Amino acid sequence: MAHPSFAVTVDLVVLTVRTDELCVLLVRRGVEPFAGQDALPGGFVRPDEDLGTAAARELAEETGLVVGHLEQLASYGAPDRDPRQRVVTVAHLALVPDQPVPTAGSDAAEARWVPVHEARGLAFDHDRVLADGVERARAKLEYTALGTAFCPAEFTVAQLRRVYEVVWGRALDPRNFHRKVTGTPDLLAATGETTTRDGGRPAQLFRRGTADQLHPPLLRTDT
Amino acid sequence: MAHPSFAVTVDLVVLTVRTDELCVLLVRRGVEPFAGQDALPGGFVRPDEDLGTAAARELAEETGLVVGHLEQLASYGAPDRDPRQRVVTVAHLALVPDQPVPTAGSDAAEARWVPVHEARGLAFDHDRVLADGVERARAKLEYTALGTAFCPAEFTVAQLRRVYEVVWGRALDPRNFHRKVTGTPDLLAATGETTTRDGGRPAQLFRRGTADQLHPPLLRTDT
DNA sequence: GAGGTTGTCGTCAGCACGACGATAAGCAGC
DNA sequence: GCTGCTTATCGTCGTGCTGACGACAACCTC
Repeated sequence: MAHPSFAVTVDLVVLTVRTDELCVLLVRRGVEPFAGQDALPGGFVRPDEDLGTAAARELAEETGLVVGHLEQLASYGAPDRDPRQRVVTVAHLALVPDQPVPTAGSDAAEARWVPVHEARGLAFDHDRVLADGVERARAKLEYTALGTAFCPAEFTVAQLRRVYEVVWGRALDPRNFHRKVTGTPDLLAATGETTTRDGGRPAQLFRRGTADQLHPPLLRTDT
Repeated sequence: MAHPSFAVTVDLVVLTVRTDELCVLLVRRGVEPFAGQDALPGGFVRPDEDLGTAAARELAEETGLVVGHLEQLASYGAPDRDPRQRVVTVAHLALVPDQPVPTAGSDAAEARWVPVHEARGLAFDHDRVLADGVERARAKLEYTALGTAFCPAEFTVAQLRRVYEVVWGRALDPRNFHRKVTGTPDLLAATGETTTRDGGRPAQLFRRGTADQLHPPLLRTDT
């Protein structure tokens, strides 16, 4: 039985929080189609690798970033999404701590961080993929401990709070947030160290704890 | 540029609640590989159709069921998941009200309802796909109004409650559940009609409302 | 030391929830 | 009709989490 033949790619929505903005990693396309336009990083799945493996490989090859969290997002396969041939892409969502994009060894055009609200007019259906990824990230922060994926190995409660504020675009009360995250068992692990960053009282440093679910969730009210 | 060629299929996790059990729709495979074993319904994506379109088409062709809700679940593409060739499947999750499987016109072997806890040893990686689908359904019922997707067009609060009890495997207090669902704006729309089913006081009949999110969610405590 | 900035602890009212009592409205049996 | 049973619906009460906000602690600069 002969079945239609597809090309399968993985595309990556790589998000981070830097300079008080939610940013996505984009690459400039050098070849047709959509040459000169921005696109999400990605590439073809190899004949002998799994989808998740391909996503991790592309992330390492194209960006070299330290990754905080990687999960499958969704698949997109509209018949005309690639003018060359029938392509189904399996989009993945990666949350990474703030870090500069390594310039060396990238096999694509230079990658760079772009605030998500400025990332419009992407190649293929990547506008839609990006929107879905951002939406997924916003939703998951409500009921999981994934905010820590945006933070470095050691971080303060204020850094974690700023992540939530940036992702949700909403100010949070520092005292209530502190009570919530420190009150959830195994969410954070104190290191005993403290940090002074800009003038205030030194803050405790934490690592990620073993808990990955938040019960009850954060941000339940609309206002 | 020549890229590896994949076959792309859609597989369907079709769930319903019947006889106080969460059931999944399975078909008996008639051809190799895995001939004689049970599998999720599904089929190849056609050259000119979208993934969601393919899922809806397969659902209609293979089962003819009335569908309450259909969404993409996840994609699976382990290199050895199909011994014949490289196949990537885009699994979809369908929630449908309780109804018998139409026997006529099915182009696959006869489909039937099987309680999910009895559905083991499926073909391909369908054990995993089914587990992911059930998990997704359980999670989504917490914070969306998707429980109504398991109910017929008109239903009582008790029917909806039984859906939640079966999916979660946990008894719910009828009075608190009633307060919750009737207190959420636009979740249910009263028809004004009542039904007598088995001896008790007649219950009000409702239709699905316009709200699809539950804020705050149900079932927040662990016990 | 004064003033500013940031981190952390406490208090309090409001609201949603779980537990559960009470009433309403049908049916079966006598 | 009345009793008993079943199911639906309304109310009440205590508890726990939340948002708003006051207070204090511990660093900085001047």
